[in-house]
Amino acid sequence: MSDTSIFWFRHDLRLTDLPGLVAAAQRGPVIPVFIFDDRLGGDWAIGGASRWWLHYSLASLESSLKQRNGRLVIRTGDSVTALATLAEETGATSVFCSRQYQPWADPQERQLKTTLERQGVTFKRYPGTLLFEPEAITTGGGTPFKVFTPFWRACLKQPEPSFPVDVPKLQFPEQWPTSVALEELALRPTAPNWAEGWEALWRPGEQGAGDALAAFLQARVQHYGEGRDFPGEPNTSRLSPYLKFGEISPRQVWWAAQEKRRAAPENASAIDKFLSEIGWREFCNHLVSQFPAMPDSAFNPKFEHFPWATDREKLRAWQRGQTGYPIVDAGMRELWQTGFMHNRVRMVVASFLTKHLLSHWREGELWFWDCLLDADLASNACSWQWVGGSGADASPYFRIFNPVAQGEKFDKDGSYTRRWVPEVADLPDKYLHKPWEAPPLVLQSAGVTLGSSYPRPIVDHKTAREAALAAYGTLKNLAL
DNA sequence: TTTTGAGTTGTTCGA
DNA sequence: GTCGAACAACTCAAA
Repeated sequence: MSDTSIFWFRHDLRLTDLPGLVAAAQRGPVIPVFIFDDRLGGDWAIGGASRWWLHYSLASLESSLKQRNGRLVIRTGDSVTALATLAEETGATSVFCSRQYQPWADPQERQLKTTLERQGVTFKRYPGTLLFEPEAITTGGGTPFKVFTPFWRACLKQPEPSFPVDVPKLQFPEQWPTSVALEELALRPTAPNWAEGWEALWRPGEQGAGDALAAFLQARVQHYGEGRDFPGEPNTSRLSPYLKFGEISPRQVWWAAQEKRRAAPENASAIDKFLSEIGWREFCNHLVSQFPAMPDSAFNPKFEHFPWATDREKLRAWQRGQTGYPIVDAGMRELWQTGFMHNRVRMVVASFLTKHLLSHWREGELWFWDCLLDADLASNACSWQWVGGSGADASPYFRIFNPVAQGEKFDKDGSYTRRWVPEVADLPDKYLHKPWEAPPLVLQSAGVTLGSSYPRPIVDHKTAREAALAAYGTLKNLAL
């Protein structure tokens, strides 16, 4: 006796290590489904760069299924309605999926369960997009952790995440339900095509994810410890977009890293450092699942009274990489041109926006959401709040990154800055990160005219720093 | 309940 | 050039 099941793909666009897919396959034929609902999440509906990635990710999943004589059924609109309809059309008796942790996921899953059960269809969700379930990691008092270090220590005391499961042997139905063609979703930009050339930079999909992980563990992880801070050097994993769409699971990353540790114990500390970044992904997702307001309002309520400034022109200069601080502009242009930004530089530009410009962290959160291929609701929200000072375990407010010092420290040879800000590339290292201090002759021979070929700084560091400290001071005596 | 130790990523200043 | 201290209390987590 075999029953047809629907497997509902969301941010788990892979075939390996999907316990829900294994369970579905054990019952009989499986109908793999992706539902594109570009309204779910409101402000946090899928952003522009992520749409581009999603296109190729779905194409890749579609082709893996085809190789197994299957298909990917694509539908659009509200997922509950779409799944209920599909179950009725196909006679499927169960729907399986991997659990998601966005604030809207749980209510939607509950609604789906009720709707399906009324039709006599069962609904089951499986873990798969995190290492640990949020309910499993609590303090001694049963409350969620608000500080990373004890959180991660508690995670490491848990039984190890289960070993990744293989792709199950898949059977498919004899008759396929109708599907929207991937092209019809129009996920890629056309006019203008700002993603021109991105195909050469990234290889979305499960295969690309596995290759990226293997390449990182093979050749780069040993330099990760300190090397991760240098944006001009390729020492980071660049796994974030793959993890965001679930083309690789954190359990696969975890176990591959453990294997590397056994093979190369001398790299243990760099590997731990890398895994703790996966830990931050967990921490953020656990926090947002417990505090669903995190993407929209300050975790520390005092910050709802913070005197944020609104200067559209300065915000725009930041967005376009025209602040006059080369390391900031380099980061913002890398983001705009490639859909990605090195982690160190993310902190520098975020500190600049929230502290030098006193712009609300939500402005940065929204911009990153639209521009980043790896835009993850939880990581984005928590990281912006962390930098802005309002988040869990947040950066103290007096920690204001000096964009000149950061450039000189982490991009000493200027390779990163010169790549993204070519108009200052001919300046000597000494002035690369502070062109306004260069003598006129130096500027001239580097072909730099401040104010026309490259902007003067839109704010003065020292003045802006003092203003930020003063703004923070207004919160100090604030009674709640 | 109270106490205690600790907390991702920095900067500036003065010796 | 290098080093340590101050920055500012505050909240969290565990004993």
